Amino acid sequence: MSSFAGRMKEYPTVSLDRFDRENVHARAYFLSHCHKDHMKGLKGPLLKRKLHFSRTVRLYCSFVTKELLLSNPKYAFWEDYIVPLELESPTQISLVDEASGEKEDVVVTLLPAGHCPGSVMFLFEGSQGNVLYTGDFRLAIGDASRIEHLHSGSRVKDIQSVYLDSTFYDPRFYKIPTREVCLNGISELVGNWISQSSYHVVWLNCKAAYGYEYLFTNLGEQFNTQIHVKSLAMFKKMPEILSYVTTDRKTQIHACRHPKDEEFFQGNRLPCGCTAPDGTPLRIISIKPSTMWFGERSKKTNVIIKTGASSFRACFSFHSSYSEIKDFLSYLKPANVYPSVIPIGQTLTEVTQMLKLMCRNQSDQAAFIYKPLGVLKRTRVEQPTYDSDSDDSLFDGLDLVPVRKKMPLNQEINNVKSPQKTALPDPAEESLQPTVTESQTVSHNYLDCTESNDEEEGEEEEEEEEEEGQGDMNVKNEVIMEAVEKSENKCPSSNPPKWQDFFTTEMLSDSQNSQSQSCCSAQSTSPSRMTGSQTPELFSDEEESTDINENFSLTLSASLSNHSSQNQDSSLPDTLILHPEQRGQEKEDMKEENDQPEMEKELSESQVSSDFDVPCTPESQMPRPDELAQLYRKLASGEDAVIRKESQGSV
DNA sequence: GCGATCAGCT
DNA sequence: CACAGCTGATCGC
Repeated sequence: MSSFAGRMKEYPTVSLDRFDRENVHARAYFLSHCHKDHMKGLKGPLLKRKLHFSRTVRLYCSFVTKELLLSNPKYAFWEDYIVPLELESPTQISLVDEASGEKEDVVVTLLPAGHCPGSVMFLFEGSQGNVLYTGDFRLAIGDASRIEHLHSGSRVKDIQSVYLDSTFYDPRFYKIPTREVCLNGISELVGNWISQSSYHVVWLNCKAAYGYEYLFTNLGEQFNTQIHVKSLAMFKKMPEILSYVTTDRKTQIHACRHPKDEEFFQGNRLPCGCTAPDGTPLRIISIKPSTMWFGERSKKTNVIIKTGASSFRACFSFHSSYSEIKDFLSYLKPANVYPSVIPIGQTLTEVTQMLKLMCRNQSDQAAFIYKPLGVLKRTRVEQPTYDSDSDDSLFDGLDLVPVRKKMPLNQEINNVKSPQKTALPDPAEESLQPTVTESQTVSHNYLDCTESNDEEEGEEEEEEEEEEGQGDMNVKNEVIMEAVEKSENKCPSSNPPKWQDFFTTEMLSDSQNSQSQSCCSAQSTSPSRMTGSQTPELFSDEEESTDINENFSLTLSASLSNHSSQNQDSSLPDTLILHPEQRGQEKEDMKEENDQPEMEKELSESQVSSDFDVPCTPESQMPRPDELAQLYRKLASGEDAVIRKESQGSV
């Protein structure tokens, strides 16, 4: 949870993500995203009165955040005072002291943060230097280099301070599987469950927060269904989310809530009370998205863990891991960094000291030297990407429409001047090449949703539960095993980048480490997979060569992560661990298909990512060693080594 | 009665 | 998995 007090040293007359105490005196407010811990004081009566008498104080946020905020009546009074800003559009804002008339101008740019729908980072540029407030973020390794507005020309901007989401800035959280890997794992589990019969349903035990929407949209897309949720109100102006959620309980995927939902689930009931029409008990599994992390020397990428007869935890993170934060900061090399979260057991000083190691050092302060590699990465031609404005035709027949076109949210924004449109190329010059992949289609209209009431089914089922559970799991294991076997080359979805617009992550991926990108990067799993562990000798690789059946039996992870509970989990007798990405046999297969067996030797540090084999960027080709050498020569000599793509009619 | 804060829970 | 946010108890205004 953020402990940021709301104000930045450089621009103390604005308040961000805090609206109580001293912040009531701010000249302007900024809301990075619509999570309650960033909205403290936002419905305060003091603030309400202040707004009423103010002519200049406004709340700045993204369009999506505005919608989410105003969908809660408690914040409805903000309606006349919110100024939604477009992403990546530098906007000048006058900070006026209404008492004295004193004025200061800053230029603010909203940058996609990948944390939840509408989440942004704020880049401030003004007389006190460039300052980046990250809010909460999940950016993949390499993403910073793809954010246009963190660059000036082809160089990284001189950032005075970064106010950083340090939630996972702790070496224990060294790696968190990428969004794409996690999604694939969940997809496999869901798909193989609900395809068994119409009585097999999944309950996504999501906490009540924005941030799971991309899970819903991807599962909805892949299985041609909708996800049952409690309310659609907040999404009423977001058609790309709206089309994948429903309040109709006749669906096999539920993300509904009930105050006693855990109890319900124990009694084999969904939180919404949905039952099958003929009285047949539903076969429910719960999948609880949870953050799973892996230490630096941990080898596994298990993204699904079985925690009970019908319960699973699935890896899911809203925040960047340690290594992602490290990558982000060491790329930007700010002069100062201020963590927003201090892990338990650490002090602000300790955390700041650690972070400072990634900031520029004293000699750099004097003359900040730009490294040849610290240049803005443009999209590579081999990377299918997403053009938010120009590629509608690509989606013809796929019912895929770029979000920007559909979103009424992005339309009117003229309240503020935009004096400083940067001369940088428009980020929308990228395009998405949708690939139609086979996806399971599961019909979903067989469930009866007459008001179930709790006593009907639950009680008498109790006795049977254990046996049933066992039987289910046998089936389940087989199914999942198949899933794992298939997982290598199978792409879960051919989605358009719907979710990431709501996540406001519009950066473009050119690395297999980048998962915050569109689902288009989930189209296929390239055979040019990375492998390799930094410390293979530390692990028993037995399980990698064992039959997959054994993989499902139990205890697989003996990681040396110093995070003990993770390993405890792994040793639970009924722990089931999926290995969607890594299995020795598959690696062998990969190598054969690939015909590029020794490629990992050529990889950069960030690519090697020893603990995690993440899917390669679709359609990408590993450069051959000679090509790579050529590339390095170019980079060393300062040449642009990136293959640029022709602009496709960007605006 | 309302808001702030905290413990407990998930 | 430690995120995010609910519920309920307590306290002060």
